[in-house]
Amino acid sequence: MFALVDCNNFYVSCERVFNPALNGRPVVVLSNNDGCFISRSNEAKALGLPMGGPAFRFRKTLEEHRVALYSANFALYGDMSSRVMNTLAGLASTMEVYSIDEAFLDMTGFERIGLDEYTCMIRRMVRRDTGIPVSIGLAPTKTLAKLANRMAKKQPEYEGVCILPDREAARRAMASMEVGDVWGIGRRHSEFLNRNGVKTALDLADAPPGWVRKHLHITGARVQAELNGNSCLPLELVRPAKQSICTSRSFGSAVTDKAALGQAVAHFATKCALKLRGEGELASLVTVFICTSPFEEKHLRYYGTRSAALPLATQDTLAIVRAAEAVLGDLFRPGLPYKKAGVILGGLAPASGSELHQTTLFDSEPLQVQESSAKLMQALDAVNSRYGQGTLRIAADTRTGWKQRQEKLSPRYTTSWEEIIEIRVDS
DNA sequence: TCTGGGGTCCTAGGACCC
DNA sequence: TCTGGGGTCCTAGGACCC
Repeated sequence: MFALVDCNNFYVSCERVFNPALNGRPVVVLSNNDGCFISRSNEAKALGLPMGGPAFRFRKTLEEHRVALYSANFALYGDMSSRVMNTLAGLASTMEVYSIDEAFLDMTGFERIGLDEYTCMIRRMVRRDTGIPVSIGLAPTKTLAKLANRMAKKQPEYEGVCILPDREAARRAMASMEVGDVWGIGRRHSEFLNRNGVKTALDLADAPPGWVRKHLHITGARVQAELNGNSCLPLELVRPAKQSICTSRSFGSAVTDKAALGQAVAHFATKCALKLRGEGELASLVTVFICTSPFEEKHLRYYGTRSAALPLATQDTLAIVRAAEAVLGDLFRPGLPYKKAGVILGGLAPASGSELHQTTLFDSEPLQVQESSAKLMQALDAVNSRYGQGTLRIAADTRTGWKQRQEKLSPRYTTSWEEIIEIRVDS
């Protein structure tokens, strides 16, 4: 049996842990740039504020009901996530951290204690140790555990725990669930399925397998098999190495200036390089994109993207920033109101055992240069990890020409002494 | 009238997830 | 005025190989 543990309204719950006055009130957390709703309390959902809804369109509702607004505080959410995961890790033999707020646990062996009792205990332990409320679904496959989790969350009578022990229980649950709510069935596929008379999860389970394979491809065929109790998605115990690393942001107000765009790209490239070193990887491909708003008038719409191969795979901030700026030069069109830009690193390979790496035939960088680069990056990371990111940075990485909107940011309660001290002084 | 068979690699686009 | 960010996988088609 698989258990899926999912934190309720996770980002809102994180804010509530440190500000209990928010309990019982409608609360939403906004995406970067304070644009869209990305987490909503139950009270906010009841007001009809939709997931992903743009905040400016709901200003009236937000004001009338005095909805508490928060800018996304990922430093806080990431740290709270690791607390939840650490608690869960002590309660099951194996688990897969599936997302910032979800984990699958292998429940094999716990039948003897009683799955129901043990699952309720997990729920209490996470609440006690972290303050975060969770819902738990149990079933013989991951897809059914997802489905059970949804029932646990939506239907109060389950009190946060739903177990589908056998085929009959699973079929009853599937009959009551729309096919579009099944894990792995998105908007396009659910439209297609609905057009063809497949309305519920049970309809999908019972559809002809050949037809499902043909139209929903191999991923859809797996979903169907899993709904029928045939487990084909195993727990992934170790996170596979990333294939790409991306940093991108929307701008608070449009950027037209090439130099300002260059600052932003240098900043994103720097962040990518830092993540890359954190992963212990080297990159050999740098992609940059810049774009105007998709809601912009047609003649001002532009999405430019281009890649450059690095002659030598690297994790050096300077080399990556140089490559990104060169790409930006090819991409830039004057006179456009740019709203977003980003940098993506690809062609990743592990940095360890780097003596085995492909070098260039016409190697322009002798070994000493590579060594001094590694030392420089070590020094850079050491300084910034001690005194804060951005303490030591390249000159191009500045924010005089661009910024994002972030007006309702809560303190980083668990990762910044300075911000905790500020709270004390304030109160 | 008529032009093979068996592959790999790469990329773009679509679909999905949180 | 104001609409997020970061990923993965799959497929089809093109280009190439012998």
